[in-house]
Amino acid sequence: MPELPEVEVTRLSFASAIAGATVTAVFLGKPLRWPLGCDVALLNGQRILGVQRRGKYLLIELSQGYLLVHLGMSGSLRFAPQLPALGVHDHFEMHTTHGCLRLTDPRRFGAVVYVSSLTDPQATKLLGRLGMEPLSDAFELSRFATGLHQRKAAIKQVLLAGDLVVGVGNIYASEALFMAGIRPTQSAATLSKPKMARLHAAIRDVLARAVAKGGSTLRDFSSAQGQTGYFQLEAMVYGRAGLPCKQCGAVVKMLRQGQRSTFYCPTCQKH
DNA sequence: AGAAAATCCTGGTGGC
DNA sequence: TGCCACCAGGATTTTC
Repeated sequence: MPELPEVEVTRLSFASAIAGATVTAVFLGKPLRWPLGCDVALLNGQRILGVQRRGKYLLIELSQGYLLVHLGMSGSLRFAPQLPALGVHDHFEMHTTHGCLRLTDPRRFGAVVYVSSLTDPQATKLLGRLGMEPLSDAFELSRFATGLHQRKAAIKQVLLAGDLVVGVGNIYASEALFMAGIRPTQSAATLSKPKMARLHAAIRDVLARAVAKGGSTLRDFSSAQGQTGYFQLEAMVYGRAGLPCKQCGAVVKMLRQGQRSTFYCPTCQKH
């Protein structure tokens, strides 16, 4: 399940290598979440200017427009001069003068969408409601606190919603709340000032560390069949229900919030 | 109106 | 061995 760190590690793995390349051919496999939104002929001959990231979207900047790439929950990208023959789960491939970019996505929750600009309706629809970038300077404690104050839902679900701060998926939400010592069920609006500050720092910290860990495996990214180093960062609570808390030894608990599993330590995380 | 909750899509995994 | 419930991210739909 690629969350922000995995998407960023993926971006770092090919952004500089693909920059400046020219698209020579595009192959489409089975339908993804959304249609490409343009004829592949429109992409041929375009120059790739760079690759940015917004939330969990990769923005491949072309001479005319952008390709928005989302990895969904099972997608991964590979970029190499040569790739093996297409497999059953390869649903997008773009040949360029610098190499071949391929999206492999068994569950096809991912997408590659062409938009003519970042202000066109389709781009606005996908990117318009995204919250602050947690690793950027724009993620200020004051803005985070203001947003939390107007949300009555459980803090875990506010983090997951992505309209206040992006990129915190199910796993890192549990981890960040553990780091900050906050019970996932507490209403966001009722968090004390110190808790908000701890959570703000914890989100930055856990995501930045995950990017750094993923980055440590970047060297063998292409030979590692697209592994992103996702499991490099050991979880403190996620997936550890019934096991002792690594910090205090109490039994880690699991609960359901909005059809999603949440993990927490009842001793370390208080209301 | 706006926030919150439910639903849907897909295929790999694990339990039985 | 095969069946089937379960899980996941996020847009969309429904409910409150």
